[in-house]
Amino acid sequence: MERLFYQISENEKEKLFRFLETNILTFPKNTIMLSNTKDKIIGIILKGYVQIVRTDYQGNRTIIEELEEGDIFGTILSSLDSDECEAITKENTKVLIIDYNSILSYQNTKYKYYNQFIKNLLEITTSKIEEKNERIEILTKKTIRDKLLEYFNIYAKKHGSKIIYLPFSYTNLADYIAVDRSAMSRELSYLKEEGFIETKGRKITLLYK
Amino acid sequence: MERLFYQISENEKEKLFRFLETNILTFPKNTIMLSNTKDKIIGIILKGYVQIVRTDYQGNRTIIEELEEGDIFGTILSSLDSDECEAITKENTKVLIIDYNSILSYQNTKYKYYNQFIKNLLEITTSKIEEKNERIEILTKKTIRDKLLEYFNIYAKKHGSKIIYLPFSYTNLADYIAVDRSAMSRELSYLKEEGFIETKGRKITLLYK
DNA sequence: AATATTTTGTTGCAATTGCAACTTTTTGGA
DNA sequence: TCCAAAAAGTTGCAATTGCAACAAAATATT
Repeated sequence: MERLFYQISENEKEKLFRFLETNILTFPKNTIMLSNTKDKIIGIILKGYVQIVRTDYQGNRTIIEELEEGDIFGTILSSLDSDECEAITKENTKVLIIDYNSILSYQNTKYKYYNQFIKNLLEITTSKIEEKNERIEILTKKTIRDKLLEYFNIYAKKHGSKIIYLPFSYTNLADYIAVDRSAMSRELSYLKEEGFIETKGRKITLLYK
Repeated sequence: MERLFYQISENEKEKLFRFLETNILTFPKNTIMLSNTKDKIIGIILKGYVQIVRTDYQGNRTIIEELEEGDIFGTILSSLDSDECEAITKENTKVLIIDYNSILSYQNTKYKYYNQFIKNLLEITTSKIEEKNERIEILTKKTIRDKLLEYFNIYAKKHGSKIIYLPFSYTNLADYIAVDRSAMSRELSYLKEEGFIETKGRKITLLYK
């Protein structure tokens, strides 16, 4: 959220909400948040906790994303439009919804904070693109091994370190790189055997290069 | 390019270039376009034709993207930073380079066309995200069959038609969905045999649902 | 029109993977 | 601290896929 309102004061934020089409919605715990509109929106979690869950045609459920206070979501940023996805509140949740088109169609240039807001949005979307590119880079590798190594390399480059602390579970890593969990587990064992990596829980040390 | 300068006149465009950090570079045919800077940039092909080519560690070359006059590229939009990629001019090419940071840091809000320009950029980046999401949706499917069907469904939904005209060769489709071309070809044959699709050249007709 | 180049289709085979079923370990509440 | 649930590891086996090596068809080039 800080990024969305970077260099915008509380006061200006309020004004912004007034001339953009915004809604504040509240949902009780364990409700499915549904957008009653098909318009593009940007949502901000003001309070609470939400899971984006996909259920595939076989009935398997995977948590795609978890949103906390301050997190941003929306049709622009992820593919929630995909029919199989649901957003479920895990706590009482308060959400601010901004209509995306109202952001673009608003024409008043004299407010600096409005322009700043759009710049911030641009920053967020470009960094989302980078994230997506990284994932595509991984997903296009042909073997599980190559996918894992690509994941490790991207992480290592970004953090400038050969020690990786997985930001999520191995189960989620398997989802992220889109392979079977047990097959991934097997491949990790091979990588350990062959001396390429060492692991301790979610800490992975790269021993190569 | 039209999108980048939507609702901005030629006159205003010129002004824009003056206060943003822009460069016009020309490259002869068959040169590798190199960015001498590591900054984020947005490039626009003013004239010419460029191919983005990846060479993997085995030496296999794939054309990832083809850029024509008016097309936009850049570190923000795709992952050209990836070491394996080269941009090669196939004709004499003139490119406009805009420094991304100069766009963000410029503070003058009084020019409407400047704000419009940023909005246009935002539109382009959000639609790029949608494209990436679509591809990720496909790449995360487990079998070649499911990848193909997902590709078909996305196309059919977008065009509101059960007839698909591939925008590129089958070879490129295999690259796009990241599977072996011959294995994909085999799977397409099965789909035909089983009566799910019919093909004639690059025209594919969906017979299901 | 003839030839070269690229694309497409086919198939056997080996390697990789997903799946299922199960055990062990870790984590998070009560 | 104990228990339940979730996550992680293991392994056999069948299905899927990549790879290689072709032939045929379609496109480009001269």
